[in-house]
Amino acid sequence: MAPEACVARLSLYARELARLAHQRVGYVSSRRLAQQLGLTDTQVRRDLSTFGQFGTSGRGYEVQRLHDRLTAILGVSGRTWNVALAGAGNLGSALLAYRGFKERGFLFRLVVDADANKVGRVVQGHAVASAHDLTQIVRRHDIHIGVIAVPVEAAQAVCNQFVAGGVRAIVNFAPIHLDVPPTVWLRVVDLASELETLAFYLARTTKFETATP
Amino acid sequence: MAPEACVARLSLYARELARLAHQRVGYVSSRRLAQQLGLTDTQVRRDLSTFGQFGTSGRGYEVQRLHDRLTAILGVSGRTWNVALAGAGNLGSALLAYRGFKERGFLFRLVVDADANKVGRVVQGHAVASAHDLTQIVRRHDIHIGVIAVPVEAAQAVCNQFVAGGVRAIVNFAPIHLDVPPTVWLRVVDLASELETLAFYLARTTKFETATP
DNA sequence: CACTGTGAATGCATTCACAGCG
DNA sequence: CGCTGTGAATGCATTCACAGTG
Repeated sequence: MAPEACVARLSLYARELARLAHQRVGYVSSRRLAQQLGLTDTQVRRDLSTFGQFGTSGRGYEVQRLHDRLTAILGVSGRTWNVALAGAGNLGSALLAYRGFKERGFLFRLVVDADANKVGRVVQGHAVASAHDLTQIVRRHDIHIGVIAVPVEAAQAVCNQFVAGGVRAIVNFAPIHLDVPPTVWLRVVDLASELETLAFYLARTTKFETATP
Repeated sequence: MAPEACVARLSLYARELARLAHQRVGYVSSRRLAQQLGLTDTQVRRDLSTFGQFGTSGRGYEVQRLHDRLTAILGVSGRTWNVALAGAGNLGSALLAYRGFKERGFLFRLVVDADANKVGRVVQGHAVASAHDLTQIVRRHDIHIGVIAVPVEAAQAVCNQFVAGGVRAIVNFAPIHLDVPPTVWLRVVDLASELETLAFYLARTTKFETATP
């Protein structure tokens, strides 16, 4: 399996290449790609080379072709993924509205909430279902990816139902560690923690230029 | 300066300790803390040891005391941070509503949007100001941290104005790399990329247990 | 030439293994 | 004992340096 850090960047490459293709750029060098993304040219070449040889010496990478290859490798070309959202609050609603998902074939096929007041309502064009019997609903909709945007207290329970329903990948926005079997891929987005990390650095220094001696 | 990966976890430790304190737990071992957070006990001890010696052999760590020490180290104890939000759309609105921020002393002091229709409205209890002359407003409000929740096209411009206004830390939710001077701390939350990364792994395998030979 | 692709070298992060303390 | 704190060992990730190609 490919290095994890490099997989994480694959998505960035694909997106930047989509932009370049949109601007009708035909070829791009690792240098330029790196500059756009705040990386080094070596890193770009190393990353790409773990998936194949895509470049031409002296020319660089053919934008459209590389884009197509990368999206295929990422598993987001010529197919869609069924996504379920648990929690139709502010965050959940923001996620439903986010256009970047649909563009890449991530389709919200199911939205649930535990709050009886929300059930039946339509949020961002999606009808909110009851979270009762979540396992079964998830299974019935053949959900691939579960997104957890519920309060901490409910997160683990929702997670368990997702897993029981056959979900094999989960994105968690609740600020708590979720226990999942090792057969399930988990990704965490921790908003509070992001800010606290920044506070650490702010509290310390007025960040100095690294004086190169 | 402390290892970056370890700083990122500091916030998790602090939060878990807050929970334990709330449950009136007096002492906790690295083992238990690790279990709660999905880490190894060695890692917990190593992380904590980079900031000092907080434990007692045979007993573990005193929950309340360690919590207080860590929040102090993080720079979130006994002070507040002024935060500005650019972009009062769905995501921005979700961030304003998120309670975890205020709890740790992150206060939204300023909300701006470029959309004239939104200016003047109140979103989640915050009056939306015009993004015109952002640099000056940011300076006037003594903003420490800027949050970018605007469309890609606007992100770099907003970022520049934050920086010009004296902001030294930025959280970016726009799916694009932002150029900032090396004096500014940057953190990126890339929702689309999280899903794509998952798709990569899903597309590949039904994740197997790592068979230890 | 301007560029890619990659061994070899470095640097970070995690884990092992254990001395030492209450 | 049950636990912490930490050198030494391992394992990833990034960077260097350069041979090789169109």
